[in-house]
Amino acid sequence: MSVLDRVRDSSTKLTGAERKVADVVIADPRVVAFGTVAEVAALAQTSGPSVVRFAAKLGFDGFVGLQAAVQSELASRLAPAAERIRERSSSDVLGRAIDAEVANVRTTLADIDRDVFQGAVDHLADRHRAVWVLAGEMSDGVGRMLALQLDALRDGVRRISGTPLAVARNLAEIKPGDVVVAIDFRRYEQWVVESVTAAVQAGASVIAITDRVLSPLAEVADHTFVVTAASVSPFDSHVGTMALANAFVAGVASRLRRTAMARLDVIETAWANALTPSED
Amino acid sequence: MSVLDRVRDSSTKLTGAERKVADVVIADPRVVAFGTVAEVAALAQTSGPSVVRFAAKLGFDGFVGLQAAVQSELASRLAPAAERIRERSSSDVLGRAIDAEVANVRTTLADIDRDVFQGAVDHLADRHRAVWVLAGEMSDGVGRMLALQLDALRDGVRRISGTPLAVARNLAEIKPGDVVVAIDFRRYEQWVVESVTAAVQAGASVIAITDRVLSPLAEVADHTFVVTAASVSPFDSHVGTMALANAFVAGVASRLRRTAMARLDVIETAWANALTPSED
DNA sequence: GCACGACTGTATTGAATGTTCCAAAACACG
DNA sequence: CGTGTTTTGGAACATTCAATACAGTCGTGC
Repeated sequence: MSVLDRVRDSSTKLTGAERKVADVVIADPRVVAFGTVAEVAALAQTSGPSVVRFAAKLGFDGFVGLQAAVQSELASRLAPAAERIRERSSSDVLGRAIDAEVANVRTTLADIDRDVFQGAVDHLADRHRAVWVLAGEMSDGVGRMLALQLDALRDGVRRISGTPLAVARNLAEIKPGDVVVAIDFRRYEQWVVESVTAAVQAGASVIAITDRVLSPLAEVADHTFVVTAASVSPFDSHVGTMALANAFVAGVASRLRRTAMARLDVIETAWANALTPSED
Repeated sequence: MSVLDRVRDSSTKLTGAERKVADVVIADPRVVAFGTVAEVAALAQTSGPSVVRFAAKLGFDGFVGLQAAVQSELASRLAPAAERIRERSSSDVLGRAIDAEVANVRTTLADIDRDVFQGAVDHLADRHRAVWVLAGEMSDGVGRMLALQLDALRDGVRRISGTPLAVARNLAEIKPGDVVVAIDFRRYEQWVVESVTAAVQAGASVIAITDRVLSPLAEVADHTFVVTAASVSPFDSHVGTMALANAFVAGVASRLRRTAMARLDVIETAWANALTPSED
């Protein structure tokens, strides 16, 4: 039974001063976990005895009892990821997946340099530059989603894929100043690296999304983003990649707020009218 | 300057007993934050004074100084999500993205009933059932990735997409007992819902991945998974969906360990030999 | 082999802090 | 307006716990 539950149960029986204590405890449990009776009382603008009476009314053995309960609730949230993974039985796929994927999102986004991110968003939001999205087979899904969403926000977004001939045809259209978003992992597919090199020679600037700083993509890229892809399955996780792609879209959307919203409205109404099978 | 940094700096000057304390402090800071000198000493299998001397050697004003430092480090990690979001400036896209996407992964995977998950994995790992993956336009990327990875683990995985004619042709092939994984969000595309209904009538069992329990997909599905898709951008986030898809793949992989690994090896060597452009 | 120094733990002390008691204030009701 | 009840906070009290003094032990160098 959580502290919050106990507060809810006893909420009708609480007096004015006790209620003020409850508010403080709920608003920021850290004060109870780390602080003293006096500190809680000060924050609640009441006195020590009221804090103790509050704890007793919830059924705890004084303030120390309440404090222990709050501490153990917070402690579980603080368990280091590594330890939690060890605690999980090897059959608990879901539990280990939570830890792994949360870590993927965290480290992928937290390790990003704000300036590099801003630079990439600036390029993607620049309507004078065409955007080309280029993804290896394994990351193709994320590439499609990124292209789809960017395309909804601005003109001139294209995805490069298909037969070598189709790829070559697309590459020929790249103009100086264009932006190429290249996504590729682990096994760097030849054609991705070759295409990016060709794009650079055509004067494009490259945003590389990859899994290692030393990837061949990173060498030619203007902006490099390293994704953490730890996984419980035999394949790389693209949860971090997806989170990064979303962040790009969010950045571009906020940059192009006015025009993008108008575009989205148009698309929205089109959706509402015709709900037909999508073309591939 | 973090506690960890101080430990590293002073690590050469630490005595045996102090080092044992350091190990405990680093392995689980919660003991210091919530506990007492005696508790830390017990865990480190040493005595109180050694703990106090350790704190002093790091430059803190006794154990209370160390404790305060550890507490404030943990406190920042514990800041309630709502508060952290408020703390972020509205321009800090990355910061808000971390909070939002981590929450998406957490709630999506944590809210899953273990039995329902096991049931779905059992179906997906059953080689007597063909698997059909069916995704709306917005979630198409995740659908492709799921199909691609499942296909690497087992036979009989197909993706349904394309023109109404192609979809109809695929639907005709569905046999009783087959599994249909349907992904769709918010705007339920007519053709997805219709296709799923048709599949059910053909005797297929359905795994629905959607954003609300009340979705039309959920009504006909045998296993329903609700994804949290909060986003900083104007579009739904599919980070949670992707995490869920990964979890499925991981579940199937561990279920088919023996045969799946052999398949993967074959694919692996094929990759190494021929790195040619992928077909769309 | 002995003396010195560094290290470590036990016992003690004193400060910080939770708890309880009680008187005053606020409130409700006749 | 007055009386009984509830609520509240100040102050005394009890307890926990960090800090320190000190003695024992181990290792080291002469």
